[in-house]
Amino acid sequence: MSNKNFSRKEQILESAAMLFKQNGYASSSMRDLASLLGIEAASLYHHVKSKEEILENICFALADKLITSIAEVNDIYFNAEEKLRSAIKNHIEIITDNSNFSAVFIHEWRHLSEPKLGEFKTLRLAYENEFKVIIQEGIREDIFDGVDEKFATLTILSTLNWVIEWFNKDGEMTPEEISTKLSDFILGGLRKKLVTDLDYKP
Amino acid sequence: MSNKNFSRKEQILESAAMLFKQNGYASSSMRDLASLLGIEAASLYHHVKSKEEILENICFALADKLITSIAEVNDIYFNAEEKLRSAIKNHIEIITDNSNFSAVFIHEWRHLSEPKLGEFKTLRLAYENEFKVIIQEGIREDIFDGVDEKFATLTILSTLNWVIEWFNKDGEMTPEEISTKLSDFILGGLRKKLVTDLDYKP
DNA sequence: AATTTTGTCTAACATCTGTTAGGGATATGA
DNA sequence: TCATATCCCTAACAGATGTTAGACAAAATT
Repeated sequence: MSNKNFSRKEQILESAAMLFKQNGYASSSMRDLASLLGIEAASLYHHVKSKEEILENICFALADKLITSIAEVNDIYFNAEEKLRSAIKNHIEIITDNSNFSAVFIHEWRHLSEPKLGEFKTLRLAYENEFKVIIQEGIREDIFDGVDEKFATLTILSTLNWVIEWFNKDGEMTPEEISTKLSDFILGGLRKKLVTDLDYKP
Repeated sequence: MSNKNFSRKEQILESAAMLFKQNGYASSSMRDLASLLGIEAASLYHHVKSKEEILENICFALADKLITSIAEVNDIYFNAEEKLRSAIKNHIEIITDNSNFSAVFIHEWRHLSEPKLGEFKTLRLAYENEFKVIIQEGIREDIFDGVDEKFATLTILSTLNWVIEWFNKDGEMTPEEISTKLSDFILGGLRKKLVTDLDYKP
């Protein structure tokens, strides 16, 4: 596979992600995608094996990025709060940096069929687990409340993933600002805190 | 429209919601829906005008329930924290009680076409606004942190809506328990609190 | 008993779907 | 210069899609 071919495939994946984000996977036809690229539908099959292969490539590309990123966070030693803040920051960075891919990763994965569907779920579970480990560590270090770990993990991730619903590269907030706000919210909650709070950082 | 007709239509909507939740609106065919009801696809058109009318009915039914519910909360006087807890409780009650309809309401509304799409967005915005008013009240009463109101509102709603992703009527947690956990999490955050916290309730 | 209404059926339509076959042009490498 | 690989094309397929027309039986109403 030559360089040119590879970059053409990347173009296809990027256009597909944009299309799938906007209309959903099932409502996006290969003809729609082709016309977005200025070619005929049949020509797509020179670069991809099937429509589903496109979905697979998008979903797994993002899964890989997220898993690589959180493995790094967990490797470096920080206390749990710092780890959580890093994990949140990385997550937000990745999904805002790849907003089309992420939207597909988050919403369209269920259109995968077996065996890829199973593999995908495994990867996603692995990622969630790395997050859960951080929460558990925080509880062990006694800096997090003894909340239901699984519940907390999934609540946090759903909050993070919601960002792609409204994020706009030209919008008011930078990914960095979003991460900080979300971290503060997740750690501190809505209720007003006294300055005597344990570890309270404004 | 007779009683029997009406109840048949309700059956159709309920089956459709189940189907749309499982496969998505675009991937669910009228023939799929019909066979779920034990009839032929053409027979559906005696009860509904089109496939999209089904989607409309589902989306707007849930929008109405939510809006009615939060209007009641805002009418009765409570302090902001109580109001927020009530709003959260009602929201969770409604979406767990109508889990198929809610899933469609949350995920499939974008397949509506104009003008219904616009009307739907208006209703949803109205609901979000009622939530925002509660947050603003809490800030005015100085019991909530002076967070970005819009940001906080949408973060909270995304957290609540995520519940339909995993909620199961026969599962471990009751809607009541879910509401409490979520309220605590949203208000108090993850970080451990000292008992000297303002208004801290365990 | 006669008539209308209701709910379903079969048959068919036009259009859209993912995908394949095979051909032709351009660029690459020997 | 010749052979090969790359990229796109047209044409077509088989099946699925939402929807309509019209017929028929059962039920409700008169």
